[in-house]
Amino acid sequence: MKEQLKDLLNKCIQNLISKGLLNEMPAKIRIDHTKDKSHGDYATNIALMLSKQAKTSPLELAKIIIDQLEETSFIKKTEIAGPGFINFFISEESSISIISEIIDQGEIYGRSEIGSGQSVLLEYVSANPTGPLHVGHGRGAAYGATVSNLLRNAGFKVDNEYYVNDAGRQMDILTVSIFLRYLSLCDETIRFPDNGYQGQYIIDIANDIINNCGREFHQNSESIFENIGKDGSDGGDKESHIDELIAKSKALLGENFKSIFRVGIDSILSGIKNDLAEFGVVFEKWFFEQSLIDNGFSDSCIAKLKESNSLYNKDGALWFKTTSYGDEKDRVVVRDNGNHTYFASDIAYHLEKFERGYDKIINIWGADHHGYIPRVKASIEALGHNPNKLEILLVQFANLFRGGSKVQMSTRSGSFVTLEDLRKEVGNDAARFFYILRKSEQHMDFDLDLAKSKTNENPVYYIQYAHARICSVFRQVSEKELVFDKGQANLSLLTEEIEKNILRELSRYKSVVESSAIQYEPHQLAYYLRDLSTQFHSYYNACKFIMDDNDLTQARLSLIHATRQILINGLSILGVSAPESM
RNA sequence: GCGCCCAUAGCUCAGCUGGAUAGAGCAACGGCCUUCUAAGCCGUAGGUCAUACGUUCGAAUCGUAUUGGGCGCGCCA
Repeated sequence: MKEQLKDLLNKCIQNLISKGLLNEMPAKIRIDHTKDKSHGDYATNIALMLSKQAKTSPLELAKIIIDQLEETSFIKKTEIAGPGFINFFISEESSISIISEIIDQGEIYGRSEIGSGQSVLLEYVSANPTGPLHVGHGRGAAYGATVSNLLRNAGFKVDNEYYVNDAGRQMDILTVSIFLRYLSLCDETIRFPDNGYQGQYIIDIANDIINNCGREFHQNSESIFENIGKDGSDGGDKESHIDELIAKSKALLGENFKSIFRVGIDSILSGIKNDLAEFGVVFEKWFFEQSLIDNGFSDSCIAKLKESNSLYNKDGALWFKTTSYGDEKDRVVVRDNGNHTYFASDIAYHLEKFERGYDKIINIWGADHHGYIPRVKASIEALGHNPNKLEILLVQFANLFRGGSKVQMSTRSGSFVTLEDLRKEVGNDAARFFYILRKSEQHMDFDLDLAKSKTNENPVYYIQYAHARICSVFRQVSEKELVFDKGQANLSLLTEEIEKNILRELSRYKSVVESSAIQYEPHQLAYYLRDLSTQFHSYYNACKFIMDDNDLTQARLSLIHATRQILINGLSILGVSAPESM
């Protein structure tokens, strides 16, 4: 419908151009669904946009445009309003046709080809595999998965990817943490380091090792802590304390250090995978940082940067001149101890992504990483790729609220709320929905009590309830041995005000889903579904659907059947279920 | 100190990339179940869009400044 209007206006403007009244086409003709139905169904600001170049008042120009418009059957009337808007009123037959369109296309309805098959690499979550996912990761997961669904719905070919930081010091700290917990379980007296991973999950992993391998990795407490400096809380330096423990453990364990690491990361990663899968978040690919090192990609990447004269030595370290590409300061890629920085791996990873040939590369990051953007874009440019092909979407943290007060969390002490806890407490549907209900770059207060409540306060249930109610009506239909004759109804019987409102709402779905996708804003769809549900609930309370008048019954059933389809399609994009009864 | 993000009803937030009289939900108040699920509906009240200038036919939306909040500024990841 919108497209038809657009074509019509396009023709009209071309006509005016050829008559010399206008000299050029505006960059974009804007046709919107009206906010207020007294303004018709669609409105355009075209006369306002063009009045300057036409050298007439917007009102005059609007009149000229309307006179010039071709006659069509789908427009009932046009009018000029306000400062020069042109309002279009769609004919009844046309606005009703949306119902059969939806019913015919079913779950396909609303898909579009605006992505025209472009390939997209979407990377998100990518939490370090040092522990279970917490509620902050949950927001990135829900957001990423929904953006992925939206893009696919819009005709993009999307690959979801999780980048696993399985290399570097953090992994050594993880391994030592497990090892020390293991020794504790072997009845050794261990002073657990300040910088170790404190969580219970570490002890669980250590326990698994005991169960599977017994005391195979056992070492005396004395041999571990021999010649190790004091820990931070004992007046020493906690960083060098843990580094010395790492070195000592590696020396004592030899190859077994790797075995413990393997058990640890496998356990944590499979936990993460499980967690995400239960949350409806599925990745096509898990990309391991270590693979970039093993296959030499990381090294060759640094060599390439050297060739492009982007690197220099200072203070024993190797620096990347990111300031040449707009960064605030230069960054180290290889430390004076010879180790690559996290940044070095990331340069390699992004280069690798670009070389895979995607049309679009999207990263979803926690907003606290925003300062990192310029240096990553710098590296892409230095390596000869177009940094604009990479889009970085930022997600703000979520604060949990329970009983009106903020739930305190701290990663270091291990007292964080895990994603799994949250899912168990409020359910996957509510969690998915609440996470995307807010604009991603907006700080979010996640109200646990609200998400859990099974009342009208909770928008998830509100929408699901609308769907369940429609299903219930159709159960009544079959119990009464009536037949719903899809597509045979006389839809012109839908004359109630509320029915027209629902038709208007249904006709918006396509553009909402498209705009939601293009702008990476799932909340638009969530709000739409709530609005549609509101309309339906009003309808439910105002009108009977099953009546003696079979013709009217059929017409109304058609309308709510289409409504149900839209609820299903929309909820499925959001990753929320549409239960048939509640 | 520098950079990025944010400020809209008592609370939590939308506001469709500059459009028509700024909207929801919750909380408050008043109504609606012998009727397809009351996890629902109908109504009332609630605002100087942080503040001040500016850009133009037109600003919550764009620009500048100020105030107030979040985050970032490691040879950490």
